[in-house]
Amino acid sequence: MLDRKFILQNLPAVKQNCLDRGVSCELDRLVELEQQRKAADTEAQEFNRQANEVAKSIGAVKDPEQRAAVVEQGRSLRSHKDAAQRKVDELEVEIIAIQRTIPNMAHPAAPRGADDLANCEVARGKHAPRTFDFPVKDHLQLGSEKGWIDFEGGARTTGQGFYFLAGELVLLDLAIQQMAIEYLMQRGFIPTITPDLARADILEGIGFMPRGPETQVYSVEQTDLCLIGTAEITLGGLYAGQTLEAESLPLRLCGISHCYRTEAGAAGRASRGLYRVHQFTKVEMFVFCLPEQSDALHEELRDIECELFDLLEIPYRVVDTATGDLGGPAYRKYDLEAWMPGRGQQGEWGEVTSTSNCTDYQSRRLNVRYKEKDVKGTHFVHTLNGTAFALSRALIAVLENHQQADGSVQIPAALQPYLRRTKIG
RNA sequence: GGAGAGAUGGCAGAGUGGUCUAUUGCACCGGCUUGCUAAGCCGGAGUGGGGUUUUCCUCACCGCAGGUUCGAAUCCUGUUCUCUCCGCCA
Repeated sequence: MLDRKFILQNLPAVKQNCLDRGVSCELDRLVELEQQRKAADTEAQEFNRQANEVAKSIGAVKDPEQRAAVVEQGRSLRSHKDAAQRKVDELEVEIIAIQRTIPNMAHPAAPRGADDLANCEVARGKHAPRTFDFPVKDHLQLGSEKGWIDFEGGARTTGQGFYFLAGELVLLDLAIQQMAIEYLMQRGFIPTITPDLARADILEGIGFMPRGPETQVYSVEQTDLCLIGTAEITLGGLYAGQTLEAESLPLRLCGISHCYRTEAGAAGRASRGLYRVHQFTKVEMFVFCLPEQSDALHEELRDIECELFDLLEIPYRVVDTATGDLGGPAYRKYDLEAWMPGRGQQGEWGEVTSTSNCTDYQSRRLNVRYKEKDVKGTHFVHTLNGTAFALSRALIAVLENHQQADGSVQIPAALQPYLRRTKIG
């Protein structure tokens, strides 16, 4: 959510940003409603001030008749105030509804464009795509041959899009998680395991829309809880309503959680096997920081993602996401796309991580502030998030890139200490 | 899951419907006084919104959310967290 004053003072820039992002917002309506709200608010405040004055004076009035008259006056002022306040509240609801639809401003260097076609490749990983001297299998073939991935079993217990991981692939999954956590701890991240559910208002604060027909979010009946689609939600919500000390920033957290996505409207999209599933495990990074730190930290998160995939010896490219593809909260976003030899006809790039600088967009909604010692006032922190590993897609990349002619999979050196094997299968 | 007790400013801690502003102490900041130190005296100090424009004014905030009342830290309802006890469980 953008600051309301900022919107009013920078209306042309905000409008242009909506155009860049392909979002239509009722900005003129917001301006008009805000004017009305301010007028009603001033009125309500004035009635309230008078009513307070009268109420304070009543204690001193001893004569019963006079007292009754003053009480009546107070009652009347209070009801005028209530009427004006109701108007304020109604307008406020309408304004907030519009305000929440306005996307974050975009980084000046973010590519302008309507969709992912405008995304801009900015870097490549250390490792180039392999040339295979045998027929390449995709992860599903490898997985079903070795009994590692069972979608039929997942469908029987749970439904389409769910799966069991089995056998040595479980060890690979856990090894990747451990490697990531160990690496992140050395980089100053506090490791956590977060709840897999969160309240709907936290999801909304992070920028998800938990209700509605298009929602990507599973809700739990008869509660206000939702299954999280990423630990960004729980990590970002961790300090909702809190004021952090400036010296404690930047605060780097990482968290393991399960992630649940309905993938509404995704049916039919190219998404074989583990690529698009309803549940997966993720190691997520999240940072709370001072405004002047967020650009540099965004580069840091991107570097970490690159290094982690370099450690897995997987080819990837880094993409600077175009304005039309940023979503609501991001100011700038980088995606890593790993080479997946089994995807499409002769291999394709597939998104494996994403890191966003959300500036103060989430912290304003969640009310996460910071305070500097000996300085009056508080400000909103900046928040950033980034994927260390989405295990489902990381597994695709490892299996397909490191497969051998016999269907076994070579384990990259960096994972071997955690897996205690040089290959699986 | 059940019963009880509690939550007040950076900290401690008073405040059971109105008396000028949430008492007081510690810590903090400024000033004054004192031959050092210690102490003393005076004053200031939180967060958020609105107005005014450099000086203030005003409103809201006593875990959170509602309610009663002309008026709520105080009364009522719900809720969260903490502590004690009981039950259950991994």
